[in-house]
Amino acid sequence: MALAQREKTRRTASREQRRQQLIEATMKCIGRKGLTGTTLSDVAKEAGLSQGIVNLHFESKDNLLTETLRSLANEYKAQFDKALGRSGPHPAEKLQALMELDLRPSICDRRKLAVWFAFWGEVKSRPTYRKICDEYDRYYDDVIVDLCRQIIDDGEYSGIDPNAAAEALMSITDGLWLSCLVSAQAFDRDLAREAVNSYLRSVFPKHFNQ
Amino acid sequence: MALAQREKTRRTASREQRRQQLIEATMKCIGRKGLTGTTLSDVAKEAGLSQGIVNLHFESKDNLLTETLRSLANEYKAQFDKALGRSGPHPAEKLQALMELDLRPSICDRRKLAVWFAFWGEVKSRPTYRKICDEYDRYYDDVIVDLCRQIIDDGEYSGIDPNAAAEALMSITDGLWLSCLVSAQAFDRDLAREAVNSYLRSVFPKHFNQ
DNA sequence: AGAAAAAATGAATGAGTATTCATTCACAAT
DNA sequence: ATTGTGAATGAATACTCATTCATTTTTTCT
Repeated sequence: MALAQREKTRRTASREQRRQQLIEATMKCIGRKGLTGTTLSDVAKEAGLSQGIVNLHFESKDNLLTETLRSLANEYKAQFDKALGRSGPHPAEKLQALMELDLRPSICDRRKLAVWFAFWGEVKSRPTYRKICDEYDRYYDDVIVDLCRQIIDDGEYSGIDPNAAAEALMSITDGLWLSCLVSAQAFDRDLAREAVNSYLRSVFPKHFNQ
Repeated sequence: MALAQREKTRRTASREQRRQQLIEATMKCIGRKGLTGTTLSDVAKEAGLSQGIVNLHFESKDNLLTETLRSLANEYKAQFDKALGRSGPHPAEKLQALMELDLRPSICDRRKLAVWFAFWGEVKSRPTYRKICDEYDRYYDDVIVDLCRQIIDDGEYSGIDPNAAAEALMSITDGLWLSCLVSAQAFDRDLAREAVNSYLRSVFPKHFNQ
C-alpha cells in the first residue's frame, strides 16, 4: 500500500504525528475560545479523537500548552530564518525582508495572533512561557541589532544607536499586531507597511528611498 | 464620628467602594496568577473578604472581569488626558508628553502590563473585551493623528502620512510594553526612551532636535 | 432602644473538567 | 492464522470552582 493512501485509512499514528496534530488542534481552539476557554475535550474533539488522548500523548494539559507555545515559536523562527536566507545580501535588504515577513497574512492574521497574545498574557505568571519567549526574542534582537549596526556603518549615519533602532523596529511590529488583533476595522496592511517604512526611510535615508 | 475615622472601623462599605476594592484585588490576582489562574476565592481572599462577596457585588465572574478591564482602561485614559492637559501648548510638546507617559514606571511596569496583556490575550474570543479596548484606542488614535497632522503642517514635512506616523508611535509603545513584560533582563527605560525619540527625531527633525 | 434594612459570611451545591484506567482495536512480526 | 505491542477509546473518578442561600452582623431609621 502506498504511504499516502495508507495514512488515510490508518487509525493509529506515530507519537510525533499525533502530538503535532494535537498541537494544531490546540492552536485552533485557543484562537476560537481563548486560553481560559479551551478544555481538553475541546482539543480532542477538534482533532477528531477521544477524550483521554491528550493525557496519553502529553501527560498533562500544562505540558500540552507549553509544547504548543514551543511549536508556535519554532514555526515563526523557521520563517524568520527562511526570509533572512532568501533575501538579497545587503543588510538593508535583509532588514526589509524581515519587516515584510511580520506583516504577511500568514503571520499577521487575527487567528494566529490570538494564540500569541494568549500566551503573552500568561507570561508573567508562567516562568516557563516567559523563558521560551525570551529565548527566541533574544535571538531576533541579536540579528536585527547587527543588521542595524551594519547599515549605520555603511551609511555613516550619526546620532542613531543600533540598539535603539532595533528596539523601535521590533516594537513597531509587535504593536501593529496588537492593533490587528484589537481593532474592529479590517487591518489596514498598507498603512501598517507605511508605518514601518516611514521610520526606515527617515532613520536610514540613504538605504530606504526608492 | 468623623468620616475618615469612621471608615476605619466600618465593617461594611458602600457598593461603589466594595466594587473598587474587589476590582483592585482582581488586578493583583491577575498580575500574580494570570487570568487562567485567578479564582473568585483568590480575589475574595486578596480583598480580605468572604467567599461569596464577588457574586454579591458583581453577580458573576464574567462581570467582575469586564468591569476590571473597564476600570483599567479608564484609569489609563485619566492619565492620558491629564498628561495632555498639563503639557505645553505646542503639538510637539503634547506628543512628547504622551510618549513619556507610556514609559512612566506607574504604567510601564510588569505587574500592570501583565493585566493589560491578560485581557488582550482574550480579546479575540471575547467581543466585549475587544469592544472596550477598541473604543478607547480609537480615541487615542484620533488625538495622536491630529497632533501628527499639526506637526506635519507646521514643519512642512513631506513624505510622511499622519496616520502612518501615529500608527507607528502607538505601536512602538505597545511593543515596548511587550518587551518589558517578556524580557528576562530588567527593563531598560533609557533604551526604550531612545527608541521612541529616535523615531520622533528622524521623522520630525525640525521639532525634536534639542 | 428596638425594628427594619442592608451588607457580609461561609458552608453547601452542582456543573464542569483534568486525569485515570480497564478494555478494545489496529497493525506487524512470526 | 496467531500473537504481541503500542495506540486509542470512553466511562469512571477525583477535584476545582462559580454560584447560591440560610444565617449572622452591622448600620440606619423611627
